[in-house]
Amino acid sequence: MSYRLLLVEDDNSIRETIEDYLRAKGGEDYNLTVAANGDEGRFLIESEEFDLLMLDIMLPGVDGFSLCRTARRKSDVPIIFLTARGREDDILYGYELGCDDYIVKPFSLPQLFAKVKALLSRAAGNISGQVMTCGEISLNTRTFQVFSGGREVELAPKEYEILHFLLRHRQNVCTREAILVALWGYEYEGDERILDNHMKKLRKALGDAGKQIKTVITKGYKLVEL
Amino acid sequence: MSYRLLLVEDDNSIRETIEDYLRAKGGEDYNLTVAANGDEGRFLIESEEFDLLMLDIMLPGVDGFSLCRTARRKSDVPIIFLTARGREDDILYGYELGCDDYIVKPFSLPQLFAKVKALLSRAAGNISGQVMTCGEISLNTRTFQVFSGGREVELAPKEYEILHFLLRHRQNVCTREAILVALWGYEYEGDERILDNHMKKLRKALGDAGKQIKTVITKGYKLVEL
DNA sequence: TGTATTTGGAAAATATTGTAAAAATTAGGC
DNA sequence: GCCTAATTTTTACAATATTTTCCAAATACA
Repeated sequence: MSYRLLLVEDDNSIRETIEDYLRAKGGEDYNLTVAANGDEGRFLIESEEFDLLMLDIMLPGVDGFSLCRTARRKSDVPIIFLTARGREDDILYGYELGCDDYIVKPFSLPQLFAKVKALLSRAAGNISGQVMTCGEISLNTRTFQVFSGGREVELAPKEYEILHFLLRHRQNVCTREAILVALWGYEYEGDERILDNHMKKLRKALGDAGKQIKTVITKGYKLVEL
Repeated sequence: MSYRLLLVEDDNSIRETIEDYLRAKGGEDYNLTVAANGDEGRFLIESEEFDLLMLDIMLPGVDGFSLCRTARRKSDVPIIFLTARGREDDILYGYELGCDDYIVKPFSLPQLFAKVKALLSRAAGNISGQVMTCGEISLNTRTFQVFSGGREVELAPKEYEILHFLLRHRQNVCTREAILVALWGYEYEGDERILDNHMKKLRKALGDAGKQIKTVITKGYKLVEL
């Protein structure tokens, strides 16, 4: 099975150079999908599963930072920014958004490739399989189906995203802040308690298995196997 | 529980700059050990456990590349090279040896710090020591679980924090004042005796293992193994 | 005996959950 | 396209539950 990589880059020559290099060096091990603009990129990120993203920042349409936020809403996929902007602020902002690495153009292809390999091996454990399970709850990231105690349940979009987040961090306590930042975005200003409400609905929708979501007072929530 | 980082760097000023920055920005969350030469570094890598290594390459004694090999022989610990050598070959060689990232001097401290945080969070699943133990009591800072005599116990937030503090200073006497300052803050104005009450509840919650919290009259409390 | 600590209980402060309705978004029909 | 109906998300507030604090009596210690 090969790694599925996504490259979002509007510069044709860079895109093709990377494509050629990966094909030459990586052969069948890497399956590269490319997008030439942000909108295409977002569509792909939302509809498919990748093992690593390489994102240009300045793009026609949606920019790379937004793509990163979109990706982080649904997964922990490794992300490398790939951009001409070498400004300190941009780089730090990228890390704030949860990127893994940052490479400034013009860059060396062998170095990019080395980073990609290092990150894939580091993330090996979390490569998103199709089905995530915890106790009685399971979630299929491809079909967006959720099963609780063997029965399929219908979740509202936000409920699905929250459950997905909890599954990605199962056993760990997720602070309200962490969930809000991941799902609502860094700059969300609204009521903190909004999450509690969604939790209630999620628990209710999950029925008996809702008990697997434990509240850790003053800390947040965590998903356990019971 | 804090992350244990190791920095091997022979340049005094760089070493101190990083130390100061981490202390200022990371506070108690990062526990930095430093070594000024390769031999010291190797001894530490072989004898202790770290959550992340920052290695200079050109060092008196054993060089950074060798340190990386030594570390990889026994673990998957995240490794960042930190060096003046920006040569392509060196960088690629570093990745060959299994490093995670490479930062060329002179570098920006915020960027280094951002990389450290990103890597630690990426490697979170594999981080070894999240558990603090003393006798029959153990505490997991990732899941916020506390076990006493093999059974999980539920602690109120203040109780958890007090136990966490005692574990961080196990075997040492913790004065009332030290605990109050650490957990309530300098400006706390309330009753001094409040701690006694929390101690009572903590001991009760821990059951038999509550006996491990010793009162040192007129001094404070300490956690022992019995 | 005087000082320090422990204990129990109740009030005060916080945090979480439940309910309901307003606002925003989406989907379908015309 | 535009409007309406249905669903989802957000907001606000009331009801519960939990935790923290305070106080005073009881106990232990030097």
